[in-house]
Amino acid sequence: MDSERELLKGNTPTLVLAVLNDGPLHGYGIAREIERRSDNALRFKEGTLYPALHALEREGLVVGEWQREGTGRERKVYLITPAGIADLERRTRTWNTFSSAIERVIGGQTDGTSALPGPGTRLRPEPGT
Amino acid sequence: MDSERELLKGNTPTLVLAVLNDGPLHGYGIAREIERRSDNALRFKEGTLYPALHALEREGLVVGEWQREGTGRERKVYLITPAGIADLERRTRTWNTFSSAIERVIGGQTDGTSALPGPGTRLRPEPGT
DNA sequence: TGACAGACATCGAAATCCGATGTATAATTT
DNA sequence: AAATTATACATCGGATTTCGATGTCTGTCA
Repeated sequence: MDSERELLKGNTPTLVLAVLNDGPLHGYGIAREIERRSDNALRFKEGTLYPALHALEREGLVVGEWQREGTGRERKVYLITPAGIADLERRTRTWNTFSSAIERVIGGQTDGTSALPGPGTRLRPEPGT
Repeated sequence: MDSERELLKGNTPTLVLAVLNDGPLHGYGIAREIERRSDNALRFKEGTLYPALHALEREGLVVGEWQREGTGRERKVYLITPAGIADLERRTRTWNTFSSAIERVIGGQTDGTSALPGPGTRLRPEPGT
């Protein structure tokens, strides 16, 4: 529940760039799209999304322009830049490296198989001995 | 490079518990083991590891006991508890949910394929219009 | 009229990681 | 013998990130 919050850290820009890589969209729409693609597993809070978009804009990875689409309030539509595309590629590679490393460490067992030996048990040679 | 730092957030306890689930080990050995399993993709800094171990101990997910193994300095050997095993299972499930959600969003394209349309282009119907 | 959804924004609290720094012992190299 | 490296523990502060709370404004629907 709560740990998802921490897991998300560092991935927000990647997700935003990934969505924008498929076409321009405004902030609110980006949030909805990420929720849709992830089946609501990933939810973006507004306090997370808008600062992240501003940071991406500052770094030149996206550009935003205000648009009034006839009705409704004005929106700021964001567009990924070539630098943003390059950054997305780098970030995607980093994610792949990282997630496969995590999976190598945790193994992938969800079945709860465990030896649970008593204190003092040595299951493997200890480094430095 | 630097983004890996953020990606790690929230995963540290999971990795530590996963290693301890295969047998008791001391702090320094845990760090080495994680590096070994991940082929050095995941490196634990001491400023990260020791506070994490103390937190796990406070929460009753591991227990630590000082041991002097003949030679060398004293070590604190950690042992996963039943509560820790349960927590590891939960964390592993959370990771699987999370990582598959991320992958659904970013697609997985590393080839840099992009339409890069000009400003004002609408590639998909916008929500709320 | 009121409630709700769309749409933008900011601020501060909380959590996390890491670099720097420190202590100490054993092994290895010079 | 001296210096360096590796083992092994620990803490602190800075930087970063997320999110809850809060606020503004417009349009729609009952």
